[in-house]
Amino acid sequence: MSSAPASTETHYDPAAVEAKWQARWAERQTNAPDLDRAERPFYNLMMFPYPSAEGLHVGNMFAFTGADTYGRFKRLRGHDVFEPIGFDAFGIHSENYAIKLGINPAELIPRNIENFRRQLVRIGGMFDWGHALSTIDPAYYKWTQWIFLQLYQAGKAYKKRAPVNWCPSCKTVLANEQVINGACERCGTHVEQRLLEQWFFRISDYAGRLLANLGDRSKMDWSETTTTAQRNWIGRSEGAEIGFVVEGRTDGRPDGQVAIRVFTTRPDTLFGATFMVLAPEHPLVPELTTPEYRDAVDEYVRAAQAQDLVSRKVAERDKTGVFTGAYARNPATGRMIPVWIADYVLMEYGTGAIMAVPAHDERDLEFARKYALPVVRVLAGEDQTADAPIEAAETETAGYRLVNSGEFDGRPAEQGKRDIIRWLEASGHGKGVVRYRLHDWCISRQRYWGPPIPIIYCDRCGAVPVPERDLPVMLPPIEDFRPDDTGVSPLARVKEWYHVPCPACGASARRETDVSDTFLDSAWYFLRYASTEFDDRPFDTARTRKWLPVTSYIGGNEHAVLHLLYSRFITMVLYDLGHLHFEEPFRKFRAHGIIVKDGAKMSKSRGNVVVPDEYIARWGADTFRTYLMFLGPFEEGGDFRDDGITGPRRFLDKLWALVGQSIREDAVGGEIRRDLLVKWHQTKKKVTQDLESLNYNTAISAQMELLNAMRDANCSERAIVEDMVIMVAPLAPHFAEECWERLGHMTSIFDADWPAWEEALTVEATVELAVQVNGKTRGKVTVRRDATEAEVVEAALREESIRRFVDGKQVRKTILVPNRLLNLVVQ
RNA sequence: GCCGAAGUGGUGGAAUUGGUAGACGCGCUGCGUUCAGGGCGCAGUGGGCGCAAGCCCGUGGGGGUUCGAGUCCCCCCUUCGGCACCA
Repeated sequence: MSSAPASTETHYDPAAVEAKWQARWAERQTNAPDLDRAERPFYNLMMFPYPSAEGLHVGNMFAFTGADTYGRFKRLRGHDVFEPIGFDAFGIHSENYAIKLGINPAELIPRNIENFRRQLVRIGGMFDWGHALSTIDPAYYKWTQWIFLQLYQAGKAYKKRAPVNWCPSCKTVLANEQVINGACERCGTHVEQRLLEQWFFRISDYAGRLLANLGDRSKMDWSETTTTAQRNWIGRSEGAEIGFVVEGRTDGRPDGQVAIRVFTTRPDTLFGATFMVLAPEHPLVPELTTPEYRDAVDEYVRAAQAQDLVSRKVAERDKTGVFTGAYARNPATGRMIPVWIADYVLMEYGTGAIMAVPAHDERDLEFARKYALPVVRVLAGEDQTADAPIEAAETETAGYRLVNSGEFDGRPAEQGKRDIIRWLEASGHGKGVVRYRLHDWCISRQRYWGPPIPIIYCDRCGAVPVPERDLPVMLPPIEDFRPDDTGVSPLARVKEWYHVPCPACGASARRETDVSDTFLDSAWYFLRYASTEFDDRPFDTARTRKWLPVTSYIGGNEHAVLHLLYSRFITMVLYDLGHLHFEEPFRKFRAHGIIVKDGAKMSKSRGNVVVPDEYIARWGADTFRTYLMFLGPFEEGGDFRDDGITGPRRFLDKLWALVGQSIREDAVGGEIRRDLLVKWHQTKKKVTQDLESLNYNTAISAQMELLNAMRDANCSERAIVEDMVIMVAPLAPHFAEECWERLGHMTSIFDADWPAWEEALTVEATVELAVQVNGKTRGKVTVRRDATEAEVVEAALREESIRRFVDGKQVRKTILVPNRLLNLVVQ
């Protein structure tokens, strides 16, 4: 292969250089590590894209470049880096786009994938294309179905009729996570409530473990913003479950048989519970309701069901409710309190019933005021008496003591919680419990574009899992893939696919027509990459032991609670089932920032979307990569400004010219000025540390400083120039390869050794100290490194600019920060 | 409302974690190169006062701790993300 034609010693032509090296990497398999014999495996993962028709946008490029730069850096440091990529190609987003264009996704999506592949090559990613995967490939979703079956057989997948979020526009069920402010995450349509048979995964069983591992640094080194988001999402609450026995029943059964169980985080307020509220769907409602209230209750329950799940959860709505006619006994006060139903109590959280303490809960107070229910203060602040009127709900515990609470009076609220739980347990009225906000994961979708759930329904045998040997259940080709509003997937219309013999008894049976959630596809893709060549197992044991868990995962924080939590859950289940040797899939996770344009998030509606292809065509992939990494801290993102890209381009141009100069002058082994020598070693140290911590912007500015110093000194010493080329390689890989070749090297620069620095050479023999008088900087003084305080003071007092502020005054104190600063305190 | 992140020149952003605020880049100004444009090179560039040496002010606002605060503490304001009738 000839060298790039249009480049010269002083001028560099990115298009030619980049095409040359992309071709050579492919030809020489530069980016394909030996997955079986690698000695220092480093699994460098980034979030695989969903192949939209628009192609990769700048945000994707930013994320991939940051992750790729890290992988290339690790490779130069001697690791065997496996950097795979794939396509998250099933799902509603892809399908909706196909519907919009009227093109079958089976035809459209592969075209998008090809475009993505081209862009990913063009940006210079160190991808091992031999292990690329796509979730729509039957060889992949066969194992997605296999995972479903593993969970099903372990009792972790179940079907139930449930009120679900239904998007009338996408005509499908949505997970709670896909409902944003009452609207569909995809299309913005207002979400309704429907009762449908749905498949769920029991992720809530794992809430405690998922939460506990977040704090375990030996398993998870993650961005704190991400772990915090997961913690909040899992939502642990400590409290008590308390039984309130219903008495005075009217249906002829003896008293004391039915207890309403409530969950509260405030057992300290038990004495203040003056009424109870059940969710309208609560199973006890029909049984408790007395005849004279039956009509009103039925009416209210019907109205509540007609409403969607989401708008019901808007806190600003007026409280409504009805009395059931029933009473239950507050176990603490012994008083009978009325039982109401109201839609502000949700069946899905806690027990679906609450004890209402209006004095110390805003919602309960609002309800009590509306329906004239009693309000009893049971906590008093420091200056309050037990009968101080309640103006607004007093929800604090700090500084509050129990009042009107019998034997517990006078105890601090926090202690009251513990003591009342102890009393509940001793008296059999309740117990301390922990609850989580996390709900089970609804994984079924009444859509076309996903992996069919591998279940067959037989009139005789019931739900029968598809035997493993029959996987994959192929997604059949279908002419009209659009969903209708029957609540049933379009797959039900494919008769020859739908009707199938029962695997157990052979009788005629029907397939499950729902497909699984895209998030299931992406919850295990990282397990597949290292084993893509095996078609008889989802992940090979030896490969998995060698490469997993993932060494480094870099991605967007928009997936902090969806993808990242589901991946952890699936991994944990597979671990429990003995399929994996680790419980947590991502040893290290770093969330990158977001690229904005003109201070606003890029979006089509704002019209500020940056199309990367144009920039790459104009400036080259290396310059584009370097600019993206330079415009701000990687973990914070930054503002994409058109004129900023010239800086990195000039930097590469100047470095190119310096390489040319070094070759021309054959500058080997010359004398290096001491200050330049120090700068060189300092830069090696700083760049190494900054790349390791993903501070790419400062790593680049350090390299620019060294380049400026070289030019100022008119130095082109080969040893320094080669180090500079290696240090820029993670950012500008094609450029670095070409320079490396020009410098006479025959092998890839990524097989070179990362520059080492000598610690002793990172410091100058003399240092310049700032001299302050009373904390104000008044001058500078140059002394030998590690000079004593007496020496520095003496040198400082020799300076005229310092003496001016000191003469005639008494130096009362001196403070020396070695090699940094001297402060003279005078009076 | 709750949780999280952040407010530094004209601008994107640095700041050894309590020690010379503004590195590096963009832009701008002047000079040089050039028929011209671009490009490139050199010098300058936080604000104010000053011929100058230099002085004063300065990291969203207000207070505090300290010899010393962009950094730590308290109060307030603003912006951006996430969650939100979770009992």
